[in-house]
Amino acid sequence: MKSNRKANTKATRTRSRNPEATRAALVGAAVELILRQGFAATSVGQICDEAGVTKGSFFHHFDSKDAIGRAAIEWWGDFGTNLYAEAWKDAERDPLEKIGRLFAIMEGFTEHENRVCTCVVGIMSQETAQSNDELRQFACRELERWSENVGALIASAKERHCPEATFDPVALAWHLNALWQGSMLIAKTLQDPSLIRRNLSLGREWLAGFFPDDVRSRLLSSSNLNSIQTPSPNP
Amino acid sequence: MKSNRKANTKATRTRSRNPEATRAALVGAAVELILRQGFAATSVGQICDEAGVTKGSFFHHFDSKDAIGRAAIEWWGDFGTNLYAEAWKDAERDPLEKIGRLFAIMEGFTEHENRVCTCVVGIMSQETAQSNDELRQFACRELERWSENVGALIASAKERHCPEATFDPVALAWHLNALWQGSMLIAKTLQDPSLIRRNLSLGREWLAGFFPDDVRSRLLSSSNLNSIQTPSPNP
DNA sequence: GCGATAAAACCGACCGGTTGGTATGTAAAG
DNA sequence: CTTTACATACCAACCGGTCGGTTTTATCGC
Repeated sequence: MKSNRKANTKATRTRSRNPEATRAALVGAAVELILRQGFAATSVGQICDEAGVTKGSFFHHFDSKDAIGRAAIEWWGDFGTNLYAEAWKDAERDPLEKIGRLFAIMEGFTEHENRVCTCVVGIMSQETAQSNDELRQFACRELERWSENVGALIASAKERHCPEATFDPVALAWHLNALWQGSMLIAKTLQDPSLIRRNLSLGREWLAGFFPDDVRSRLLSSSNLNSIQTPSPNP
Repeated sequence: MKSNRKANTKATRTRSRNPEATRAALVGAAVELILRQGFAATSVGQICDEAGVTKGSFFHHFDSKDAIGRAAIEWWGDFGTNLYAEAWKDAERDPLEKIGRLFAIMEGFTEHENRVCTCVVGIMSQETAQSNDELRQFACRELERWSENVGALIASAKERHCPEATFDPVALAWHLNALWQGSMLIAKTLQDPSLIRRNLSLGREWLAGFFPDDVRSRLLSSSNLNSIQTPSPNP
């Protein structure tokens, strides 16, 4: 199980130090281990082994275990934002269509084989929200980032298609956030990723119901088949 | 922070052994601590302190830490089932009304002061689903119990009000399960229980949308104001 | 270009404390 | 007088974190 410490010495024989790469390796290992077994159950020794680095080096880059927890949350948040960015770029496109692409991306994310669909932010939230206020705030920030982005998307779709409607776009975004997090949690326990897809599909139809009949298809059309290929967090 | 070990020796001076009470105290302490700080972060020493029992006694009642984890999941599952039983008893009542009462109970559960609305099953799922198959199965069983019960309720409501409709009652139940779990998770991180109530309200309206207009009010009517008072898990 | 030098990157042994779990003893219950 | 329920003392393994030392790399006078 021990990883080979020579990962950065391969082929090119760089034989060089690379603090940024080391830091990235540590964060990557932490993300991987958190996804697999949770934060509390992961020791810094394990992170070091997985990253091919010693403990001395670890504590040179991070003050504490909590510190790498924060870094893992941030890394995951950025990873997700980049992933979703594909959906809301393109200023021309109809925001409803963008939301459809967002759903397609999420659906695509459930289809990685050999990798259960889980979320660092959800895991860290569950484990630390009540016992470590600093980590709680970091997780909170990422949850808010998601809901704000999706809320803004829904708001602009509303503005374009039914500005007179009374629903609250941000509230709908939080609803979807909870559905997404809860679906990942339950699918992990049932060992059945298809549950996420069914729930996302229901969520998509639910959201479409808030918009006029004639534009709903723009949200419902983009399937996950021709969707953007979602990258795996750690190659 | 140390609890007084004399909890069972108070006043009455029972001075007697009571294995069932000891076991219950241990499970109660475990549930409490899991809700507060998670399973991995909870040590058996802590559980013993909180229960006013020594370690020797703990390992007389439970083979391992995992064993009390299983007991905690089961206890919580039974606690929840008893809580919800209020909703689906009464064979006479319209099942749609029962579902309304179910929502009212869940909403009531978010309103305990000094106690964040969390779920042992959700916490254990998050922490152990991928690293401990036995605990995963226990959590799985409780999630299934919830969805089966709620699914049966929705199915009988469908049977009565719109047997020709095409929706899948069990799929809707899983959707609500995910919404419920995800809402508790996010509300804990945002430290804002009102998010759960907003999401439950949206969920209620969503579910009502599957039934004919003239009966929807039976699902939407029962508010959380006059609802059944939900007990706190550990008095 | 070139050494000199200091700072940054990294190593691995080590520390006190805590962990889940055990061995043994004792007292109450039946 | 045996069985069950609990207490006490203890253990090896592991935890997060420290520390002194070594190697690499960036900087700078020359």
